[in-house]
Amino acid sequence: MRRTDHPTADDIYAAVKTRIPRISLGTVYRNLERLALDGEVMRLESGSGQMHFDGNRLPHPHFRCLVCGRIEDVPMQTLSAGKADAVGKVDGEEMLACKPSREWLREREVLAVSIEYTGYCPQCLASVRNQNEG
Amino acid sequence: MRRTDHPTADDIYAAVKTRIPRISLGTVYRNLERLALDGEVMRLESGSGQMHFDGNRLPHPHFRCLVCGRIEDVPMQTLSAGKADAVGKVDGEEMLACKPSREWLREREVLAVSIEYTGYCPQCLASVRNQNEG
DNA sequence: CTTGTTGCAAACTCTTTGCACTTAG
DNA sequence: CTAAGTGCAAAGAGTTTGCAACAAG
Repeated sequence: MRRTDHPTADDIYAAVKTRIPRISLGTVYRNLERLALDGEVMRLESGSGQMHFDGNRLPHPHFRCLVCGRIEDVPMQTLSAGKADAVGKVDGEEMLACKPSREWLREREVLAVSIEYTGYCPQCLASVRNQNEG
Repeated sequence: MRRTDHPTADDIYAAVKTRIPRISLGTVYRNLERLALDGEVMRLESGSGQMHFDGNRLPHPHFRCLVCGRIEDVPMQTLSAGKADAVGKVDGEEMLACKPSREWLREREVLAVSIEYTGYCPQCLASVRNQNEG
């Protein structure tokens, strides 16, 4: 829960194994599922096949690197005042702003929202650039 | 590409099979991957194990039903003017607004953003309610 | 002949499950 | 004893891949 790097089940398995050498991957999955059901952990089901887990239950945007698959948190900037398009700009600056219509919201129950940015992380961006130059 | 229901590979396989009976699932996957690489189709890798595909390349928010797994588009409401918190309210109304810090953006290349709402769709909401009442 | 695409089945990855065994009360 | 949790290995689901056959130029 203290980790902020959004580990996969396998990452957690490897980490726990150093303390409980005989633990099995099945047990890790079983306990992660329980924690997720209890709401103590969030599953990040997005992208790249493997599931990631996040001990931070507050909704917050993520960034996923298309090359290395790592998921990191996105640090947010506070806004002051301004105009906003549905998905576009606020205060003349590009940002993400999203507002479903009321009618649509009335007809269903929204339990969560997730925002995921995808692209190249600093490390992989560097190696992509090196490849293109070399 | 004309479909708006975000079909899975299997859905597409079933649909194509009515026209090309001998087509195989592998071929469907191969062509979907090519289309995705060419940017003619978007993979929606979010949730529930199966991948979904979307012929609409413009970034737009999705809603995924936790019960039936279907993915639908979210109709957006246009905003006029107002104040926005990082993730919170605009103009006193609850909405999603998200703006990564400049410094963070400078260090990486963001290629896409996705917004996914999850919850119960109208049909499944009805059956959930019936179950709770019965 | 060369190049690219396909059907088929096998392989692969990640996740879940069945079952006997262990642990805790 | 009972209930819950575990290791292990096998099963599952979805996706990818190797290969021979096929199609087009």
